[in-house]
Amino acid sequence: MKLKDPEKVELIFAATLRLVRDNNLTALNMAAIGKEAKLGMGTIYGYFKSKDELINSLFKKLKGKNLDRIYAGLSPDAPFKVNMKKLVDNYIDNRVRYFSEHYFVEQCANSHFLDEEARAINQNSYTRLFELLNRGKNELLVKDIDNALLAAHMVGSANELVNICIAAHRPLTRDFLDQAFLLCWDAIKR
Amino acid sequence: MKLKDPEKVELIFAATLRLVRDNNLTALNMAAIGKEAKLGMGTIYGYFKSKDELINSLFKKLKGKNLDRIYAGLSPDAPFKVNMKKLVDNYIDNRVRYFSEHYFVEQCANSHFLDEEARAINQNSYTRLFELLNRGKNELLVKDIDNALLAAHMVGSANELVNICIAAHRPLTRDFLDQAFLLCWDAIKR
DNA sequence: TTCTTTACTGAATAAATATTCCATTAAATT
DNA sequence: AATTTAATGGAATATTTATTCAGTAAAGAA
Repeated sequence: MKLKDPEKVELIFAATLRLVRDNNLTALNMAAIGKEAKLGMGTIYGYFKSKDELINSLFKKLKGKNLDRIYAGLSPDAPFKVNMKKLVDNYIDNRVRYFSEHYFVEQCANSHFLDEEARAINQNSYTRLFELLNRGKNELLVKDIDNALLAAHMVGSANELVNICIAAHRPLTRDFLDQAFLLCWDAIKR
Repeated sequence: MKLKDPEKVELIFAATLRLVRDNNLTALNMAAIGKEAKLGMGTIYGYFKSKDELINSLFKKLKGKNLDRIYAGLSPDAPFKVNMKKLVDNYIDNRVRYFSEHYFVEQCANSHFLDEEARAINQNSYTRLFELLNRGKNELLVKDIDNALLAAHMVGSANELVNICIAAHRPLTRDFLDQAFLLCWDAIKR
């Protein structure tokens, strides 16, 4: 007998990401996914039981993958500021490099598609950043301001910086990353 | 004869804003708007020729209104930092006070609904901020970094701060506004 | 008050889109 | 090579949602 092809899921995911990048989540439909992935619509339903499940499944996969990448290379032994620079670099670089993934995640977060579990995952994404900020406060390097505020400032700023970068087809230079970090660091430093 | 009631448009707009605030733009439909506004579906088509026109029309109205409010009370005679504080205060206060309006605008910007004109309006919203930042640079108060980067940092940060504020049902205190401005000012100041 | 005109309603229709179904195809097993 | 089993494609169907339309109600004019 023929076995389900594990690569097809990736094909479907990749097609979905391209479609959302080019036409927004609001315009996504199953016929388009089938066409883009060069698969029959029925095939998609062999891998996902509904459009909602497909979207949630991709969302959860991306959310985990992206979080891992963002915190890669941080070390408790390195000085706080070095870790912070690494984090901001990772964050911006990842967001540009995997733009369509982040764009999809963002669109999902603002949609009615996500289930309870996906929403919970989305909430927890700040946990590791809060831990890092606490260390900065212990070392008297970071302003004594609520972590939620500090994190919002960093993340909001970085996201918008990347959006501009993408919209203007501006390549991601070392200079850009350094300037972005300068803004971020001056903001949060005590 | 009976005359078209100009208040109905406002009724429809208000219903749309409530629905999008509670259920996202992705779930918005004409039947729901009719029900929420206590109007027949056909009535809505007396005021707008399609769902798309309704959305674009509301988007354009809000975009102009919100921009005016944000720059209200700024004066070329006041010191740069005072204007900047006023701007950030206005921006955050407005975003919290008229959250459903901003939320709608944001969801539209990430949808396939907007027409050419609406997209153009959305682009120009940074113009006045750029002028203000140029003044800050002339007075050697602001870092010599591309306006687009500075603006992205300010706006992105402020938006995310407000989102947190709303999500946590945190009231908008003077303290919060001062801390938000402190982060913002330290970031951009030379 | 009656007539005329236009707005209003919401059920009926059209259009878009999700999901199912089955004939066909392809891989594994014998 | 024949048989079996499951995956595949895409037309057919179901569902959802936008739009229209015919009957009704309301406001102004005569």
